[in-house]
Amino acid sequence: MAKNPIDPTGDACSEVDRSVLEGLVGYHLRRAQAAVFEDFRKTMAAEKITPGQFGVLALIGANDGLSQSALARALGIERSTMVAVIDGLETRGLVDRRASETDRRSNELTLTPTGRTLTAKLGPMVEDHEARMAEGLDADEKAILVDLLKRVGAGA
Amino acid sequence: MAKNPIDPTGDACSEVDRSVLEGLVGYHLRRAQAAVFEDFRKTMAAEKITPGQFGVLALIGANDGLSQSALARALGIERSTMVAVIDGLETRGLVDRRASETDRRSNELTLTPTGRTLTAKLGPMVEDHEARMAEGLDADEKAILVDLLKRVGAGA
DNA sequence: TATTGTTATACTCTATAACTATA
DNA sequence: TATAGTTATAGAGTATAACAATA
Repeated sequence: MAKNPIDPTGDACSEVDRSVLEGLVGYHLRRAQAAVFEDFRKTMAAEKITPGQFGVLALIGANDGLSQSALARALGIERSTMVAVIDGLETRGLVDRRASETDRRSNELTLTPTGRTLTAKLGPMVEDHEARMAEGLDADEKAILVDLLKRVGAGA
Repeated sequence: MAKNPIDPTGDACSEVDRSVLEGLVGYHLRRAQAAVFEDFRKTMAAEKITPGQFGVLALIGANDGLSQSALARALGIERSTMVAVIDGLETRGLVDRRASETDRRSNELTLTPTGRTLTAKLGPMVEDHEARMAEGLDADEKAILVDLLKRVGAGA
């Protein structure tokens, strides 16, 4: 039997002692995140939307006219990082930069009709993906997980 | 008051509606991972060790003579990716590649004395970091979090 | 045929520092 | 002075595809 080159759980690698990492939240966080990211990538392969891009689309959709800086702050990334993200979405005709009339330094972001349609289509796909990721968890456990994740590193 | 440019919890951005992302495990996973990674980076700034490098050192320390491929599988990354990681640690004199006598394709990895000393020093630092990250959680909650993380994406 | 290590290449996500135009 | 957007640059971290040596 050919060994799975990448084994999400790592259970097939019983020959290697990983007990030193077993208790580490950071380690399991990385493994879980990699697995979820990979599934998201596959789920959205046809739409060519990354998790980060989805967050941006979803937040613009829910906050029409949002500025790039506010969006970056809300997602916890630098505003300089946001530039390229918006560039990409704008080039694809999903997002519009509209010069603000009240503050000419700032751009008001909106979804184009195409962007709105795509974002609406993405919603159920993300739900499916999420359901797949949380397959082994019941609703209570999923809620607990989200709650615990929100509290991890909160006081750093 | 200048706003914190990057706000781990995002609580300071109440002007932005993030409810669309609130229920998503993937979103909270990414936020938590970013916060933990950042704290790890700061904690290990003096030692210049990344989370990935720590995992490699810890696993070699616990599995002397491990091959690069087995190590990559155990950590869930490609063996081609592992090459540069080991290159870096070997250049720094922390890890040794020893040609296997039984299988000449394969390298047996060992910690050098320096590597062993550093890895031993890193242990308590990682514990401190972990404690800081789980500050808001009691022991039970931390155990639950680890358990839930192990089950996320397991059946993907 | 399959596996180990390797190289070449590319992509995503992210940050910092410095610039410009506004405020 | 401070903020919004931008550019240039850099560095993790990762993958795929191909190759030689070996099993």
